[in-house]
Amino acid sequence: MEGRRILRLEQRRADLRFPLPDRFAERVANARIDRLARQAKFLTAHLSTDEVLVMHLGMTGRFTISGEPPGAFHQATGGTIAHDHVVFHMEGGETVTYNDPRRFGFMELWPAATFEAYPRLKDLGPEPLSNGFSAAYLDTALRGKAAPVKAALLDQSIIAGLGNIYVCEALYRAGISPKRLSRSIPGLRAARLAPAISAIIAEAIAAGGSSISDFAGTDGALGYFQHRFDVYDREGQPCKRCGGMVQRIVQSGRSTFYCQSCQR
DNA sequence: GCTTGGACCTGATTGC
DNA sequence: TGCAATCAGGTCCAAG
Repeated sequence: MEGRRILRLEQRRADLRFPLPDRFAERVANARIDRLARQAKFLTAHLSTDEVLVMHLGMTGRFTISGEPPGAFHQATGGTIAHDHVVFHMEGGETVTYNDPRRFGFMELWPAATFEAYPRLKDLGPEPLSNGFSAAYLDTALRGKAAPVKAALLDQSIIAGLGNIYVCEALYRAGISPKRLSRSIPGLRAARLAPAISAIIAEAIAAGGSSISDFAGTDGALGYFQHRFDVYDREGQPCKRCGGMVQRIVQSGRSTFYCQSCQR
């Protein structure tokens, strides 16, 4: 999409999680995508119209690409056409389709001139693979916090881009209990946790992501990281490290999987 | 100010 | 077999 024009946008419903932008199709028609980027879990397309199109997949959103010649790209299997909500008809003939059964994703347009003030991105913490993220940063960010470390790691203003699965896996890798209070992490535990977080993310990206039920690449290929989960979705199964049993608990409404024996 | 829990919505799975 | 209840990867907001 980068460097190409959106010839036409087809909007098939008024809203996703939030209402789609006013006059959406009109505002992006013939706009060139000057830069396509990602910040945390947000996708950003800087348009030649001096607006930024911000896109989020929520939990079940996906983009699929189809075009000519057939076979260059193909529609991912499993996506129901009924949930194809937005279709970008691109210069060159390809179509890029946003499909999202649960409609937890969203798209918004924001003026490029004030994009630094865009509310959903302005308070994000550093990304796990960026220079701004380190054990020293975790020390500072978690110091004095009362919330369990599991909740803190899901907080995008502390670290950007971690979701429930990777938080569970990173805490397991570091041998830290998800119930431990954040304020007890600074020091040696932060020194273990920071590299564990970075490693989990790097490995998941290298494996093509995690396919629980919905995830797939733009060509429909599934990710493989789920085959490497050490604790996530392994309730009742033996811990791969110590042989103890993997437990499932609920913390702030989300499932947490961990080993009570070797995560302290 | 920080933390938690509910809401958003549909589909797959589980249990009766 | 069919139906109802439950749960799911994220984010925001109100309430405590």
